[in-house]
Amino acid sequence: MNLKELSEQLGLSQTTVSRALNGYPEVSEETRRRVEAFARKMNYQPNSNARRLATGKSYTIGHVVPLSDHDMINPHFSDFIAGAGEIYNRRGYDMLISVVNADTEKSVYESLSRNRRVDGVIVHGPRVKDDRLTILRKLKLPFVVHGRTSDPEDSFSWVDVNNRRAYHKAATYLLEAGHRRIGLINGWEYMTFALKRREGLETALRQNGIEPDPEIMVSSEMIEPNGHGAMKAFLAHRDPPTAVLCSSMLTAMGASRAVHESGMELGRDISLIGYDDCLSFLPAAGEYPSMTVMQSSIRLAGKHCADMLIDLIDGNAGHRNLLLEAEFVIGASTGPAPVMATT
Amino acid sequence: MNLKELSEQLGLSQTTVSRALNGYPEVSEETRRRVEAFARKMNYQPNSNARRLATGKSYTIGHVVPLSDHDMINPHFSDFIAGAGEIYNRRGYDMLISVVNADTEKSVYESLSRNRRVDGVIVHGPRVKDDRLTILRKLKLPFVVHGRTSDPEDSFSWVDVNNRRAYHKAATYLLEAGHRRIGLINGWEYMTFALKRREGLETALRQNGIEPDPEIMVSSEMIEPNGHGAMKAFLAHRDPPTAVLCSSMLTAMGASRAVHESGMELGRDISLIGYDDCLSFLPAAGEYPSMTVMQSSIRLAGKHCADMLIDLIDGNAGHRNLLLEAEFVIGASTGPAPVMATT
DNA sequence: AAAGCCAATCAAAGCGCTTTGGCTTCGCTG
DNA sequence: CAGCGAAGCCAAAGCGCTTTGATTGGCTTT
Repeated sequence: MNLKELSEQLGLSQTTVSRALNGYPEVSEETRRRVEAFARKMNYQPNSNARRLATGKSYTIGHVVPLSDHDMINPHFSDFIAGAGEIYNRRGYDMLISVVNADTEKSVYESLSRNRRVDGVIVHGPRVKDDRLTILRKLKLPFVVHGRTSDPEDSFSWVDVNNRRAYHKAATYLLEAGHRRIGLINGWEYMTFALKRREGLETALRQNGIEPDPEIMVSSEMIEPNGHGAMKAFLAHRDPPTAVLCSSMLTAMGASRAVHESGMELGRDISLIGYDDCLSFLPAAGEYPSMTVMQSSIRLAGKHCADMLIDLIDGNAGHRNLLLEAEFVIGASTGPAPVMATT
Repeated sequence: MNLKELSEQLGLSQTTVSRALNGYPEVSEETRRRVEAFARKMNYQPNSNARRLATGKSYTIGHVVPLSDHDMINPHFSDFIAGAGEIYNRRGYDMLISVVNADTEKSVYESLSRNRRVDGVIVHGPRVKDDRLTILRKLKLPFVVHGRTSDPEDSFSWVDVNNRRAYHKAATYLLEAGHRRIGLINGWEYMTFALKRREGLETALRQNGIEPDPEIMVSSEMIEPNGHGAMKAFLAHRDPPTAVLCSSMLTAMGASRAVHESGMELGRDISLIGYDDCLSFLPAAGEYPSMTVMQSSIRLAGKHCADMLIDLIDGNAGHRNLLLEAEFVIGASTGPAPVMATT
């Protein structure tokens, strides 16, 4: 059933039927109702390719996922997608995912844009210095960044967590509990979020007259074994940290495992704070031996990004920014600094 | 730059240019070369919406992800997508992901099909009795199932792991090591894969004259806390299992944690076998205290599904099936059955 | 009553591609 | 040398929608 048939059966022109269905004003209420009822009855749905061709809009949002053959795919990705997808669905958009080789990523944007495959894209995992923004600007393709880059904050749309403040707050909490040596198991610091986290911690340390020690700060892929390895190394340090901040639940779990292996107990012998992205498959707070965490839902961030991008596309808004605050949830993995023989 | 301009500049008709670019034979080799060179130089790419409209093909594969608001999104999903996406990319297809409310899933297939949004779909997480197949058949929409249903095996295309054999094999290995009580921490058993896993275990038990005990078999969401809870319950049983099969790494990690908490040691006091889907963010074998696992890459399965579906769409093949064997990797989490006072 | 307007509708022209059917050449056969 | 088939090219007709630019009739305005 296409528009032509539909309009013939209704005894109307295609124009009128199209307008009736798309909510244009120059159609009488009565006709509109009649058309809508009949369309529903006939189960009519416009052919989206035809519509796309005619309007030049694609009603599709692109997500470009750079991924080399044996790369790891970010475990956060699916939760983000889940959140964004829900909004797309609600607002009549489709989600197009391009898995591309890292080195062809940029040309993919060009191609998506030239082809009018997508009306806009979400930029994932922004680097401090990220030339994707340059490309997208040149292409005039609307985009929203999940995170930030070093570009001026008001020069593009983004949704981000206040990572700096979160880590500042967590560190301050530890400092107030008497900790003087605070380690960091971070993600890759060429990613903006990781850099800001370190800055947050360092600022808090300096405000308390402590010079950050790079020997108890590591930056790597945020997976369990890395958390385990990093914590193990920290514990073997001549002057080990009494508290450690992690950048994910996975590394926190690894770190926690290392602590247990060494016979120590979390919250008593050493304090650990994780970062909970509220990933759906990761232990919910309360289930897993309750860990002190900074917490913010990545799925929610996905929703925000999607909404913001669609607003941008519809022209209802210019650049917008959304800075989410992570919640600080105190669990059992933190406690006062152990009393040392020294000092 | 569109076809019209391109052909004008080349001094050829649109027909010829289109044919040249699409590899039709009725174009001289010389012309084809000239056209191709020029198109590349001009950076021409056909407008895909126009092409879709004209051909009725969408060059897009759909993935429908049912997801209610606070549902968990399957952690396997992103790895599967990564694998499939790579193939789509290579073979010139796009990936469309629809996140839908579980209750509207079926109508989404209709809509995707009627709209010609997709040329085919991948069916995720098949149930034993799954009416999605009925719908897709009625819609004549090509599909490949990742897993199987209770429908006759040769009546549709699927890619699956030989779950039954994997669990049979793992159980037999344990039985040969003297274990007589083997527990199971399974996924939801309305999912075919989980059902087959239990069947594999039960068959092995019966072949050794042991009646399966439902009290040491649980079925639930495969996340860490559930593994932990299940194992804790098993250990508290009046006649606890000496070995346990898990259906994922997440539950295995939870189970492992429960074992450690109880002061026991894996491989000595109790044996544990996990199922490693080779998820990119999960501890690689060797890193995590090496666990005995059944192993098969879900990312690879994604690749196979994608290839199979595209073949199906292109009409190069009828129904095809691919039964992958899981590898059995012996690690340190298994050992001979502990010698009991009894027996 | 003529003029003008608004509301409601329509015919037709795109959107940029593919594909059908036809038209030249040209080389070859009988 | 007529006749024919193949090779190579083209014009034009879709694909199913949106949108521009009429067109109509009924009502108000002067």
